[in-house]
Amino acid sequence: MQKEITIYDIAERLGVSATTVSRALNDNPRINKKTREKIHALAQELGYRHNTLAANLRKQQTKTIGVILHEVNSYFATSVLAGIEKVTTPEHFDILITHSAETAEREKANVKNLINKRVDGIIVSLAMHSHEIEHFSPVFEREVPLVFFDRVLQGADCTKVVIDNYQGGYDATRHLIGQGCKRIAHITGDLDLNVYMDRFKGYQKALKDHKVKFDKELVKVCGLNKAETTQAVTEMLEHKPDAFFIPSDFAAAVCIEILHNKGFNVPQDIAVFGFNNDMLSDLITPKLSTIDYPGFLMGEMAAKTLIEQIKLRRKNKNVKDHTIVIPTEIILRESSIRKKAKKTAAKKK
Amino acid sequence: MQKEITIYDIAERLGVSATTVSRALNDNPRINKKTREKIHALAQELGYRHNTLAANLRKQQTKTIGVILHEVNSYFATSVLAGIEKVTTPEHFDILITHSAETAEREKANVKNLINKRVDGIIVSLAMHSHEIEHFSPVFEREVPLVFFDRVLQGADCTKVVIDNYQGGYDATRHLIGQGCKRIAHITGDLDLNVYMDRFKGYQKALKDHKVKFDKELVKVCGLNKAETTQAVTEMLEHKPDAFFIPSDFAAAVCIEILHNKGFNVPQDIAVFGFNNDMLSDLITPKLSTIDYPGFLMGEMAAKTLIEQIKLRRKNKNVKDHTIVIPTEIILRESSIRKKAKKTAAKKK
DNA sequence: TTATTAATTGCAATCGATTGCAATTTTTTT
DNA sequence: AAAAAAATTGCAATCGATTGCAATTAATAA
Repeated sequence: MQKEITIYDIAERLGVSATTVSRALNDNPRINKKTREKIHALAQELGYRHNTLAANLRKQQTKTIGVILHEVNSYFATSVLAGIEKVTTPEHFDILITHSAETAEREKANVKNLINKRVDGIIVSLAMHSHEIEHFSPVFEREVPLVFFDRVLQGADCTKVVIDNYQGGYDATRHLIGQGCKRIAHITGDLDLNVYMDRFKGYQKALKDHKVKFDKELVKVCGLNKAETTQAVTEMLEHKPDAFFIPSDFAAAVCIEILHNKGFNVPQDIAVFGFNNDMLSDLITPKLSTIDYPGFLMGEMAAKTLIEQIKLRRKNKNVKDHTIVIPTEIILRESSIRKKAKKTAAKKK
Repeated sequence: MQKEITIYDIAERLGVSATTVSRALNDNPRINKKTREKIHALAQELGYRHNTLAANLRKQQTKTIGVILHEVNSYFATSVLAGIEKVTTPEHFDILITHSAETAEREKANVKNLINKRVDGIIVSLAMHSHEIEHFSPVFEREVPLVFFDRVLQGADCTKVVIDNYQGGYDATRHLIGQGCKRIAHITGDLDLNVYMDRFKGYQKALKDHKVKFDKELVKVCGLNKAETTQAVTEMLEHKPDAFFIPSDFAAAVCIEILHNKGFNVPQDIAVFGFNNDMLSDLITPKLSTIDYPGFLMGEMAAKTLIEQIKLRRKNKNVKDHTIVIPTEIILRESSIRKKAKKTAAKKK
C-alpha cells in the first residue's frame, strides 16, 4: 500500500502552499483559475483523495446524521430510511445508522457513540423499553439537533414527527362499527408506547361516539409476533368478537390465517382490520383493510426538520421545538367489508 | 453551547500531561491505577466525550465499515444489514450505509465517499446497471478490504459471498417437474445479473436432466415489479404453461393473484414457485413454495470475512480472495404441490 | 549503600485539512 | 506615474487524540 497523497505533496510538487491547494480543491474563487486547474489536474493524476476526517476535525462538523432505530429489520424501517435518504443525499449529508434492538441499554450506547463521532444531528425512534430520555442528556447539553419520530415520549419537550395514531384508531373502529360490528376485539402492543396507546384511545373514542359499549375483555396486549398473536387471538375467540382491530398488518394477517383454520369466514363472520399498509396487506386473501402508515414521508419530514435545525444552529439561531403530525389514510379492502350487511341488496360477484 | 472538554482541559486541572490523560482514558496499564481513577472521575464529572474524529485521524483507522446496497427498501436488504450488524457490533465496528438506487453513477459516488471517509473496509452488492468494477479501482489501489455479496461480477478476482442460485433454480424446477409439470414458464430479471443468470442456468439444467424440452417462448425477462410482472404473466398465458417459476416471491405473489382473477386454480391448473422466502410467502393463499434466501446469514458471512481481512491487513499479511457459497433450501408449500398428481389416491381435507 | 530493574509520567511530533490575517502582486483609477 | 483597489497567495495556528522515545521516580537486588 503506497502512502496516501496529501495536499502537502501536491503543494510541494507545484511549488505552492498547502493553503492554495486546499482552496483550489474546494474551488475557492480566490485562487486563480489556472492555478486551480493545474492543482486539480495533478490531484487527479496522483490519485489524491480528500481526507474527510482531517477536514471534519478542523471544521468541527461532520455532515453526518445519526439515526437510531428501535429495530432495523422491517419494511417500515426501510421506508423511513429511504425517506431520510431522499432528503439527506442532495444536501450531502451521510447517515450513520444504529439500532437499539428495543433495549434502553443499546439505545444509550448508541447515543454515546454518535456524540463521540460528532454527528451534526440525530434522528431517533425510541426503543420499546425506553421510558425516559435521561440518556439523551449529552445531546441536549451540547444542543445537538435531535428529532424523535414515530416512537416518541409523551410530554417530552423536543421536536417530534408522528403519525396521527389516534385518528387512525378512530377511523378503523368507526368503519367496523359502520359495518355492523358490535364486539370489536382489540389486540395491541405495549400501551406504554405512544403509538399503541393513541390507537387504543381512538378505538375507545369511536366506540363511545357511536354508543357501542366498551368491554375491557375485548382488549388484549401482546408482543404482536406470530406466537403471541396466535395465543391472543385464540383466547379472544372465547369472548365472541365479531371483529378484530389489530394495529399491525403482520399480526392481522396471522389472525386471518387462524380464523380460516378455525372455519370462520372473514369478513362475514368476523371482520379484521390492520394497521400500516405493509406490502403484504395487498397480497393476502382476503385483502386486508388497514391504515396507511407513510414511513417514507415520515423519514422525509424528520430529515427535513433536522437539517433545518442544523442550519439554524450553525447561524446560532435558536430552535423551536415542535411536533409535526402526519395524517393517516384509511385503506378499505376486503377483510372488513361485509357485503351482506349493506342496506342495498347484496350483489354477489 | 459550552466548549467541549478535551484531554487538555482534564490534564490542566489535574496537573498531569495530556499523554497521561489519553492513556488513562484508554485504561493503559502503564498509568498508575489511582491516577487513572482520578482522571476517569474528572472526565465523568466534566462530561468529557472522546473525540473519535481526532483519534481516527491519528490512528489512521476508523473502525467503520462502509456498505453499498443496490437498494435499501426491501426485506432482503434489512435482513442483510441485520446480519452485518450482528457481527460488527461486538467487534465495535460502525457501519456506514449508502445506496446506489441501482445506478452505476451513484455507486461510483458512494465508493468515492467511503474512501474519503477512510472506512476500514467495504461490503457491496452491485447495482443492477453496474457491469464493470473499474470504479472500484481506488479501493483496490489502496488495498482496502472489499467483499462483494449477492450481486457480484462474474470472473472478477475478489472476495464474494453468494448464494447457490444455480442449485436453487435447479431444485425449484426439478420439484415442478416432479409434480408433473411439462411447460414451466420462467419469468425472471435482468440476465446480466449473476443471481438471475444462475437461476436460469439451474432451470435449464433441470429440464435437460429430466428430459423436458426447453422452450424459449416460456422464458421472459422483465423488471419483476407489479406492472411488468402483470404484463409478462398475461402474455405468457398464451403459451399455455402449467407452471410458473418466478424467482422473486413478490412477483410470484402477483402472478398468483392474476391467475386467480383469470379463474385458474393454483396449483391444480398452474403451479407457482417463487424465490427468497420473504415474509409474505407464508401469508398469501395458497402459501408459496420458494427457495429460502438467507439474507441474514449472508450479511453475517460478508461481515465476518471482511473483518478477518481488515485484521490481516493491519498485520500486513496479504489476503487471499475467495468465494463463499451459501447453500439454499427448498421450501415446499401449497402453491406447487399438486395433490391429485400424486400416484397414491388423492386425499381431500 | 549502590546498582539494577520496574513502574510512572511527559516531551514533542504527528495525523491532514482549514482559515484569519497579512503580504505580495496585478489591475484599475486618477 | 503615483495612488487606490482588486486579485492572489502564503504564514502559522488550530482541531484533539495518539505514541515512540526519553526521563524521572520508586522498588528491589546485590
